[in-house]
Amino acid sequence: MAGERRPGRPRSERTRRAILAAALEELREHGYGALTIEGIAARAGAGKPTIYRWWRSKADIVLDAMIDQAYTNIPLPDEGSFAADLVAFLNATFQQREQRPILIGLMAQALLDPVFAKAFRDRFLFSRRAELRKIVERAAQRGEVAADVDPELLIDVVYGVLCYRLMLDHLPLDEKAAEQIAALITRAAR
Amino acid sequence: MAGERRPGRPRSERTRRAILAAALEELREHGYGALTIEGIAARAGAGKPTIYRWWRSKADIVLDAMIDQAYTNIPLPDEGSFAADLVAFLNATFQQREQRPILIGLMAQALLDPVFAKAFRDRFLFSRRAELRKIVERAAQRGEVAADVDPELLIDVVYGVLCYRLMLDHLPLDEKAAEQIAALITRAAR
Amino acid sequence: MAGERRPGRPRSERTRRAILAAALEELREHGYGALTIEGIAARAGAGKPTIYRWWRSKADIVLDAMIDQAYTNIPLPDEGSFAADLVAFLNATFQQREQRPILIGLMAQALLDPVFAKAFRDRFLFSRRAELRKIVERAAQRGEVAADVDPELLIDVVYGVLCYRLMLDHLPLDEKAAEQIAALITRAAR
Amino acid sequence: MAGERRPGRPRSERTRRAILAAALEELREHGYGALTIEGIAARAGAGKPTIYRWWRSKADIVLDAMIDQAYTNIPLPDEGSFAADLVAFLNATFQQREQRPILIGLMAQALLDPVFAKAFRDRFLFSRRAELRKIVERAAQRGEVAADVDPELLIDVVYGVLCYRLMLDHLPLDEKAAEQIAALITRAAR
DNA sequence: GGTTAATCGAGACGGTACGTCTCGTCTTATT
DNA sequence: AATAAGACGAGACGTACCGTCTCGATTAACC
Repeated sequence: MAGERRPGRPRSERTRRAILAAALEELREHGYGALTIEGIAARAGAGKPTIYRWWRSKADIVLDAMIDQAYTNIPLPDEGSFAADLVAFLNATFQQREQRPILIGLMAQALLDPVFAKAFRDRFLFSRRAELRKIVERAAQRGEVAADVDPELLIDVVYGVLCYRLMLDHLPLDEKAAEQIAALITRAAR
Repeated sequence: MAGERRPGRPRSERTRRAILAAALEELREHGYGALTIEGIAARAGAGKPTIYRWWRSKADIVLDAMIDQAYTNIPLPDEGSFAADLVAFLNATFQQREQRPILIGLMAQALLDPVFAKAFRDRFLFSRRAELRKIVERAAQRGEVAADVDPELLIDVVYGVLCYRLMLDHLPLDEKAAEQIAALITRAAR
Repeated sequence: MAGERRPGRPRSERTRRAILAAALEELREHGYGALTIEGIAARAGAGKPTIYRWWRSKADIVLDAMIDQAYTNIPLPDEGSFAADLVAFLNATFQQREQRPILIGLMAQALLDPVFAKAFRDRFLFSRRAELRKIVERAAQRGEVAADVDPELLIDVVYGVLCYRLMLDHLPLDEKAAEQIAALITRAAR
Repeated sequence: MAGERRPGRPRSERTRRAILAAALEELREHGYGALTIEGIAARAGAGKPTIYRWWRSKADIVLDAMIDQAYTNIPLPDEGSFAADLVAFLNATFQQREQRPILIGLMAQALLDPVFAKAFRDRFLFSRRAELRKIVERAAQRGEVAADVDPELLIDVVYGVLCYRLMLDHLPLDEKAAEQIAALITRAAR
């Protein structure tokens, strides 16, 4: 049964939310690199053991916090063509400005910590890939994707460029970039 | 004149090398996340202030150490076609196994620290991009790259996929991947 | 109420004692000049922050440790005369051999650090002066101290000679010295 | 022979003086506790090895610097009586305000370092004691000192009170103190 | 309505590494 | 041979967080 209750005082939903909110605020103000469990606990008015009881690391907290935000999902209306769908998707993704510092922190953590990398993949990135996969599948039904093209590789290319530019910051991720990337992908899919 | 000598005891080249070597050994044994300046100093038989005199952070040390290694340059013999050149380049890149943990650490650091990101870009990644750019230019001379294709975007795509898979580790970077990526790039370049 | 409890884990009395004991042992073995907070922490099996949480400097630790020792109080039985009382007091003081290196360290620190000097005065030296003051008052009741003699100056003289000889070590602080000093003081008090 | 010349560049008197002056200036500005060899060298425009070649420690430098100053000698005109001589001597001593921080530092060092204590005694304090001894001897010739009074103890008492009050700073060293101390000493000497 | 048990806050604890400071020694070229 | 300059190995400094612990207080379900 899902409704089973354990004895004792139940977990405080109020505290859980305060911790996630505090983490995001600290991140916004000081950046991911300056995040500390102590700082989060202090801002949330929570005890450190409370945090350690429920999360393994600061990355896990931030991941939870990001997933808790509803706006992570991107609507995917059919724009009529693969290229148009891609441009719409990329622009929607690029416009989530406040996610950028969060994402960068989690990417760094995933690089350093394979255990967190798995959680990051399973709980966040794979759902993002699934969105893009829908677009590719829609394009395949329209006949815009050749049979010998691996959809997973197309997805890797899109997110790869995003990831690479987030890290290097040598070229912008703007509307022009969206169109360029979309053009390249559609060309490669033919 | 560039050859002017500053007064005082000159910097010890011996110590410099010992520190870079110690950093790589520590990294190999314990991973980038467990790297400490104290550990490097101890292993190198150097004092901590000596390290701080010459490097700003452990990432700077590792970057210097990696650049010092001669084998970072990849030979680029003309394989006759864009696809063959790309496959050769990618396989040569993938085979540098021992660079992988180093690269992952530096990428994480670049994500967290914009100042280091600039150094990483200027002193390492741009020279890597230049290699790939030569291949693209060769292909353009052969007529394998359409005029309206931005070579920089092609380079971003290649390194983007590499970077993304290094981070996620959801798909391997092996010979099959090299061929798939090369096929996609050549197709997109047409 | 004084008995109120502050929230949080209470201070560990066990650790407090371990630190004070470790400080005295280190001092005994290596001398005050070679005392280090790190050494005390290591010997006590405590963390450095624990020490800094409760003490401002190594001198404060040593002062606490010395005061904690019960044997710092000197019994003052009435020997019948001012001179006899003084001789008894001085001999008792001189015989506390193991206090000497401690005292010397604290005196040095008091010279260098006015803030510590105040603590040293208020928490240790003034109680020592009070003991001697009792002897002087007893002598005054016996009529052995002239009305125009300032008892505080008499006390300063006694401790001054002690302090000066501890520093210079040009003359011993033995039974003969005790008698000489007592004779001089009684003569001066008349 | 005193006129012997050793080969090589002779010691720079200019540098020696610069170092002693720099030590006193640093001491005046930041206090003895904050004195560092590096700071002295930097201010003197000298190299650290030059300092270490000629002095064993910063205390030795300061001792040299203080002795170099001519004004350390106190004139001892005959005031006609032991008490008057003492008052004059004490007031002259008390008025050397700028010597106080120097003296305090050297006293602290002497407490911590027996090797320096010997140098301090032999090169500075014994000459001070000699001055006071002259006054006592003058008083003895006048019949103001009883035969069974040890002049050395009288000297110890005077310097002991000075030393003790310098350390504790619980009572001032002013004209009133000079008279009180002189009165006590003359009384004790009778 | 009292008991029980898990949670909460607070904060002290043993640790580790940080980045800095100063030490006393060394290695240069210069004087 | 002595100097200035300054790099070096060494090691303690005082601080920041870590992740764990011990408290008393709180909060619900259960008896």
